[in-house]
Amino acid sequence: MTLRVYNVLGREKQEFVPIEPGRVGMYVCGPTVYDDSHIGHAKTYVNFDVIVRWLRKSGYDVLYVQNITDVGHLLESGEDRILKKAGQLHAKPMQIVETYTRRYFAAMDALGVTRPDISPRASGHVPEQIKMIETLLEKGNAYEVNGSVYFDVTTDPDYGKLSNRRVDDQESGGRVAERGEKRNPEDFALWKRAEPEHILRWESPWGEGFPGWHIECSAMSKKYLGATFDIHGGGVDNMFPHNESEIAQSECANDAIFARYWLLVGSLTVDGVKMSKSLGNFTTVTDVLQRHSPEVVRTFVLSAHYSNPIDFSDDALSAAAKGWERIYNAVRLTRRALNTAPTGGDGNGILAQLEQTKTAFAAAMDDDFNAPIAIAALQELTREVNTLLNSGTSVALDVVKAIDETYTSLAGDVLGILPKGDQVAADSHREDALVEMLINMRAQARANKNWAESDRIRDELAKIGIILEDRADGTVWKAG
RNA sequence: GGCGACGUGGCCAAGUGGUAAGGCAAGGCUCUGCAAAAGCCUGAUGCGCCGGUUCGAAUCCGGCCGUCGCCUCCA
Repeated sequence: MTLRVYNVLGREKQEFVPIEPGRVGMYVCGPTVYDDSHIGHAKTYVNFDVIVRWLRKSGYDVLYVQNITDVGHLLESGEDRILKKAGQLHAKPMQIVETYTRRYFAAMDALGVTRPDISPRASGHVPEQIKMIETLLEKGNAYEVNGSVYFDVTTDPDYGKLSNRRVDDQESGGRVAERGEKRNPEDFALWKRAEPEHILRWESPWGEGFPGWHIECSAMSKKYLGATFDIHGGGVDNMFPHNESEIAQSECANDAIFARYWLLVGSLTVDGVKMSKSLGNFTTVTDVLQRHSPEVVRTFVLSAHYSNPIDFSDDALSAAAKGWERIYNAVRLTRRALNTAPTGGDGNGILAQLEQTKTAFAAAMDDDFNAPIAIAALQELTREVNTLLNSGTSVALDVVKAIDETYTSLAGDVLGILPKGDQVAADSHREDALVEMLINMRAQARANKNWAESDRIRDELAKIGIILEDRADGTVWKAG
């Protein structure tokens, strides 16, 4: 089975062939840490999380690098986002950086997003950035003006190859690009002179200043993955100018192809409009997780192909939750059967279905990480599992184990939509015992056909979030 | 104005040449004391519109309409 990916560079689906067999170097543009992560970030990093998980499941040794932008990312007004926030809170810039970096990781951890192998910070790689800028100056791709250095886009004939933007035909149209001290309106900053009030500043051959936004990714990806690496990821909204600039800088400085495969994630929208800080239409990850489990949020994100946009709403989350519950109920049913299944028994018929599911799942993921189809394969399996486990036949232990392993591997390891192991709280045994006691009391009432009493117990438990289900083999419960 | 993406049943969403996956919602049924859960059945002669290519198109080509993204900070 070969993996095929849609390469934005060239706009076609291609067979994935890593530079070095069995190894994948992957760089994904990370967040600028000046505020809390919202669900739009969640989509991007859950999508790449599943991509990394699948690559690893497929046997690749993946080195996953994702930067933390903590300097140089300016607002339209020219203010540094970090400095602005620091000013508002009367804090040191690096306090802001620390705070929101930690919160970013906390949010991603909560979503079950595997941490990158390396999370380099821009501020920690200023020497590397300066060195690359010096190279670009030496090669004539950049020029210095008043302590700032700009990249001259006219020196790179390939400039625009990712976004299909030619420098020539940018002019017409409504927006008049700002030229300022730049030679061409499209030129972008590699290094900016620091004004006196700008406290995030470093020494450089051009005086005190700070690096431009794009150069960090070029410098850090080179440091950790080499001049040429396999996969570069990010959100489509950064294709231009950020990704385009990265390519230009890196390929001019290194005389080598930058990233071989470009995978860009579609944006998350609200009422059809992109969720963003500036529009104020965002919901933080923390807020969403108060209403929906991480697994449901992931299921929602994975319900559309990574490259497509997805519209966020409570209704959409609820629909995803229902679909997820159907799968998870079957997993629960399976794990419950694990305790009671006999060594010898029936149910072998489903083994073929398990193989079919694995094959369909792998084919889906190998086809540009098509998670929606992978989930559909799990849904179809779920129908079979429910039918078997509710049929009353005595299913053999190794069959139940095989079902559980399939779910654990595909839904758990790859998609990350099964809750992690048994996180049994200290009190939970006591809770178990209390619920069991109430179930027994209710069973007594039911035996006496005292429906009023039995329904009262069920209703009272439902009020505190405990759902009872009467099955042929007894009553089971789950925390809603 | 330029560069892109998208438009599939009530909603979400796969499908890129061979006769429309999957989920949610809805209705009917089975099971159940009831409920929940689960299962079964029902649903697009049709894939924005108009042309064209083809034995055959949601899928390819052309035109049009609409929505969104980027071009200015954003994942």
